[in-house]
Amino acid sequence: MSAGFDRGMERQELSVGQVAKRCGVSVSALHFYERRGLIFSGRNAGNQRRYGKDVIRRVSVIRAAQQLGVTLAEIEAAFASLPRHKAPNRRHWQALSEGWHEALSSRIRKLEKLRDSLTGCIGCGCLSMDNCPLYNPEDVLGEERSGPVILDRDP
Amino acid sequence: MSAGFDRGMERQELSVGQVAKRCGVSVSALHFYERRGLIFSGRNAGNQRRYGKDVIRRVSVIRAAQQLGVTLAEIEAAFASLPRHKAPNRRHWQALSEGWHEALSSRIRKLEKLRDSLTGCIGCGCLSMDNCPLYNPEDVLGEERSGPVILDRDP
DNA sequence: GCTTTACCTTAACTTTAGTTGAGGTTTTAG
DNA sequence: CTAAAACCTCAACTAAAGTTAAGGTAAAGC
Repeated sequence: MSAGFDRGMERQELSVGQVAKRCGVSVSALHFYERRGLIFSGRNAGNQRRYGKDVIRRVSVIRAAQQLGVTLAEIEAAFASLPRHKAPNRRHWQALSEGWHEALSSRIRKLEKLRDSLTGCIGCGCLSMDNCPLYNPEDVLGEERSGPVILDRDP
Repeated sequence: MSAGFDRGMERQELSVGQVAKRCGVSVSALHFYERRGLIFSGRNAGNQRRYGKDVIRRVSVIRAAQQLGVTLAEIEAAFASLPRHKAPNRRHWQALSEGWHEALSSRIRKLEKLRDSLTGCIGCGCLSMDNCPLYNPEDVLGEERSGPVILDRDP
């Protein structure tokens, strides 16, 4: 590792295959992320990609965000606040995660609501379909806002 | 309503536009669902689609399931247990919802774990990246990589 | 030294979930 | 009765997030 030299000069030591393996994504996905400007690499003498260790966190964050339903375009936008070619520091990541944390909590709340609707409504006796939130997107339970109630596209 | 006649003969009274409006989906989406075999319609004298009221619940369930990250193919499979051209009864829907309830709970658990990882990991000092759940997706997050989590647009 | 594995680029293809448009018919409103 | 709105089919298009293939170079293992 010969540390002490990682200061301003990122070490580019990881091959694309190594990164792929460690992050659990395919090589082609990494190429794709690079084309999208989500990750960066240097090249070795033979024109092969070489990554610094920070790419692993970048990719991990990409995958994590995707789990949240964040699109690559949105991740791209969020990543715009990161230093492009250097390892972002804690505050950089923290700023990102804070926004996503909130989105995630709100998503969880929404899913819980949906789960409760499924339990309480679809499985229950409301076949009369008079006050069923699933059945009555707009009509009966029509919590204002057009479109299906439980499925609502958000405030 | 002139009840007493709805027994075996479903009344097909809703036009595609009406269903679209009530369910908050587009007409083309309804055509599409029909091509996929997710919904059915009769035709009037002029070859226009006419739906029974049960289609609204079908579409609502489709939309709800999509929120859970269930794909149309999976919904299709689940719908195979429903009577094809008649309004499903309570037990039919209940069977569906039970499966999805479990899937939903598990998705919620997963998202909570991810949220906690974001909070506890990305924002914290684990820049050493040695036991960071984000950093090592294969260990922690990569456990279950199936199905998109569809979030709404609400960053 | 040779061969297998990893890597390179570019382009085309895949899947999902629809949307859009063209060209024509039906229904509804005035 | 006529015009507008809604509907019909079919085909082509879109976007996201990659994957796959082709043709060639670099690096690693024995």
